[in-house]
Amino acid sequence: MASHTNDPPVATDGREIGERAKATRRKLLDATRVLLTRHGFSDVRLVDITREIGASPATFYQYFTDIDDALLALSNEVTENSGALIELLEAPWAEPADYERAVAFIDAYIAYWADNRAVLRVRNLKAEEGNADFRRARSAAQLPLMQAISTKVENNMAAGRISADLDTQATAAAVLAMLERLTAYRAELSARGTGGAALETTLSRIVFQLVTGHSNV
Amino acid sequence: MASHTNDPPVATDGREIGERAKATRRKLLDATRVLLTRHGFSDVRLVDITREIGASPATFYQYFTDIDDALLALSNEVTENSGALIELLEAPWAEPADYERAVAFIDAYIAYWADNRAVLRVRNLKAEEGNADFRRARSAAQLPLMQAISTKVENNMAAGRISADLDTQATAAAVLAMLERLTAYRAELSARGTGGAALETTLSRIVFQLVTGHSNV
DNA sequence: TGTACATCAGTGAACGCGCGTTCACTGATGTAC
DNA sequence: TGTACATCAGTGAACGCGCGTTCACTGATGTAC
Repeated sequence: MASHTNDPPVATDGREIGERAKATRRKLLDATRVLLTRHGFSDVRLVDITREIGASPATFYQYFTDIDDALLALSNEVTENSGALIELLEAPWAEPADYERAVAFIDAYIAYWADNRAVLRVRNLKAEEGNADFRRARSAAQLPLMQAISTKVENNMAAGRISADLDTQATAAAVLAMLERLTAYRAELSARGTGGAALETTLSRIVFQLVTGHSNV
Repeated sequence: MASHTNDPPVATDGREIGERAKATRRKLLDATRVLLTRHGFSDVRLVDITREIGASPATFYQYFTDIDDALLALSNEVTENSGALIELLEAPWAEPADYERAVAFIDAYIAYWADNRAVLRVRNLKAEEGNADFRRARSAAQLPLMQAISTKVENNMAAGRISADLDTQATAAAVLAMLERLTAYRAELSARGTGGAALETTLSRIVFQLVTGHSNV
């Protein structure tokens, strides 16, 4: 394990792999993703994955040591694709007019989760169960976001808009926790009459207030 | 499934069970909980559970149809034990001095998660994967809390402390989401220098502000 | 351009293990008189 | 209080299935000349 944290991918025997093999590896990862979305995590078997792409189970072992290894590779990919989110946090949130930036970030965050829900779910489960590799994957994704938000909080605190005895790291963590978890509630809230639009607006307002201290937008 | 949502427990063949059987069922549930905490969810096997209490795997089938059935029973138990949390939300949060109530609630919430982490984790996973029984279990636990918080937000909104164009349900959901998710980050935050005390204080302050509109405690 | 050879990629077929599951049974507990 | 019987609770032993895993192989692709 921990063998797929970087490019380029290598086969399990250590040699580098060509185009054809890369495509097969890709197909295996995509199939894993599909099965993870279609069924529950505990129903995804190694043989199902290879069946899905019409390959022999032996093929799987050319690229991954076991299912966890493939899940970890997916998790790391998902982390790598979070760069766009970080970029949306580069500009400062200071003036009330910066609210639009918060909205853009939150929209992107929700979309990111919608796209990667099944993988993120498993990554977080494994991380919370104590698996070191998945812990690292989760941290790699979250720390940059947390750092960026924490810095914003700090700046706004320095400007006197946020109470100085709040912990900036903890505040940033709270914001991220809220965003992350709420994406799981969306379906249920919708069913109970709180539509996606109301949720997004309220969420943006809350996040902007927590980070900047501006309550009246 | 869905057979263990209410007391008293019955055997899988339908008859009511006596004291001895009740104790065995209890032991099976406790063992499941222990294994869930000790290992990852996907490593918990039916035979492990019975091995843990020195019983035959056949015994398991007297009380549960399969592992999911036992997990669901545990989930429902955990829901039933959340009554204390609701009680902590009965008194109003309106005056700045009510902050202590928020702190008490948040402490209780954190403790509740610490005690039931392994079960709640699986419940949420299954719910998010679309399992109807676990969805129901999760809703049964969350809706009362959400309702109670939503009412508080409404009252404070009526008193003019909270912007009237926020959605009260969405705000309540945001608060709960934040609490729920942050419990998973605690270990990591501690490791990075943001101790439990700082986290709890910041969290309490944020929650109190979101619910009541009081920012200066 | 064509042929020979080397390396890369994929698999068929087999394996053994351990899991979930079943059922006829034995043993434990409760009850009637 | 003691005995006979009924019901409750637990299990030994067996089963078959499907999974993960392996390895010697075949086929596909690349390269040298």
